[in-house]
Amino acid sequence: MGTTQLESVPEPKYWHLRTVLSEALDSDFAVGEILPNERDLAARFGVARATLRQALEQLELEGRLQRRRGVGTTVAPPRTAVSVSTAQHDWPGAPGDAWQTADATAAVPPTAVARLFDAATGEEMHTVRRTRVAHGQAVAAELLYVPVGSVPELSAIDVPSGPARGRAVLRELQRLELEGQERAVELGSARADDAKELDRLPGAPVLVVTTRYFAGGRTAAVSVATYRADTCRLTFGDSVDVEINHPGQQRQAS
Amino acid sequence: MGTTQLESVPEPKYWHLRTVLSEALDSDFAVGEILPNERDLAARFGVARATLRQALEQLELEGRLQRRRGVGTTVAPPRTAVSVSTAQHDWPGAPGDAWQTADATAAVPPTAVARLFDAATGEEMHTVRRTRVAHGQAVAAELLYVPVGSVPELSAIDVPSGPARGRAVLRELQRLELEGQERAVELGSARADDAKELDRLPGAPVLVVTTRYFAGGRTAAVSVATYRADTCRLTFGDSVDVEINHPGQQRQAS
DNA sequence: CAGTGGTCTAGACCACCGG
DNA sequence: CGGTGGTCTAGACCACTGC
Repeated sequence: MGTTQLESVPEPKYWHLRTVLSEALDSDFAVGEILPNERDLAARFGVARATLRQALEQLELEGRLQRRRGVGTTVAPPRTAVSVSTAQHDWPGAPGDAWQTADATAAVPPTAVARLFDAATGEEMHTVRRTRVAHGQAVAAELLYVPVGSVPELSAIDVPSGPARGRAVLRELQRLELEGQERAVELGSARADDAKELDRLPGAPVLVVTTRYFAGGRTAAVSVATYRADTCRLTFGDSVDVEINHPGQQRQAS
Repeated sequence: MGTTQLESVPEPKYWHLRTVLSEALDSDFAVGEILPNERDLAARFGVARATLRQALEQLELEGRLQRRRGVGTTVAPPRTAVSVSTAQHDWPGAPGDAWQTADATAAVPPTAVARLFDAATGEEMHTVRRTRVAHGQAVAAELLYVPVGSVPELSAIDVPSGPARGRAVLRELQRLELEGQERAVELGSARADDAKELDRLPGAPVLVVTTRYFAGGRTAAVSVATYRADTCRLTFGDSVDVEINHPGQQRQAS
């Protein structure tokens, strides 16, 4: 097929397996269907279970499969498109921004985050935890860092830690004039707390979206959002919900 | 420390190893430094090599390490910021867009790409291969699909396959009025051809950036760009080159 | 409880790089 | 050539899910 010519140096078994399985998924399986268990599959293809697992790992990374301990391996639906840039010029927490405020405390941000603020040190900040849900599933966990100086009207003593305080911080942010924002996307692995929130194992691949919010000539807030890389496709701009990336169409099993 | 309390259910060895190694990288190693080989490291930590490798894999995924067969494992520099949205309203191939045109042929796009064009079928399209280089390293490979109908002035017979044809396609695109574009980012694994171009093994994690270009009321072109996920951080908006994501600062070894 | 995926081991061989 | 990371095996045990 196409460029699949004779290979003098054969590709790794797990890679070949991945391809074979991928084609099988396209043609013989329906979304949600359960695959045979790993031991059976490995035996069927004449490879060790570890090798079979390496192939499954690839397919899971590509969003084709979903594996759950104690349950089995199922065919994943197409990735859900998650809009990241709607309301390009809105603060987090603006009306209808798809995030649910979970909690807020005061904490010292990791140094990597602190470095995004101008002249930042070990300063304590408002730290708001939020969750994003799509199709009834948690797809992202966010930590929003807001220096106390950015929301001077809010006295930390007034509002105890908890969801109410998170909402208060967000409310105060809306009062500022947002001068711009700056986004970056990179690959990461879920830390223990995020993994739990996303119903994944620690180390699961995530897309880390870091956003700096500018106001008053400086960085007024920083958001670090981790999206499930296996189930999400981040869209920028006014996106239509079109499936991409999968080489073939999902078909119904006969 | 901090929340690292007693764990009734211990975390996996490889995850703990990842953390230990990560901290060691922060404090005891300089960028570019070579780590002890895997067999020695495994022995030193009293684990099987496979377990050690699982930890290294995590760190490589996070952009902390770089492994090269036959050479060794080195400490990776901070990810390079790669701007994805410069010239938000320019066609690909606009002056100074950081891409190098490599080649162009006529080919039928994969069905997943074809679906992004309105009413597309097995139609042949101009297919331009481009490469993006940053800091002397290939960081991304792109396939740009342009329906023949989008660039009517260009007769395929005129220009034989090759770089010249790629430049011709891009030149014709500039003549159209770009009405908008739509981007999506998702995780993928490098296909064999992309992997080769990016100097990685097949299956290496990549960030797939899919862009639809609109002109004349329809999709005039689609670009599928795969960025090395280990070494790149995609930036949107006018980004400054600030390091993020790494919990600690890179320090010089004593 | 049985069955699933997740972790871990000890060892072997291969592909690649550099001297 | 020796040393590196990459692949693969066969087996064991653990953690979780659902019945």
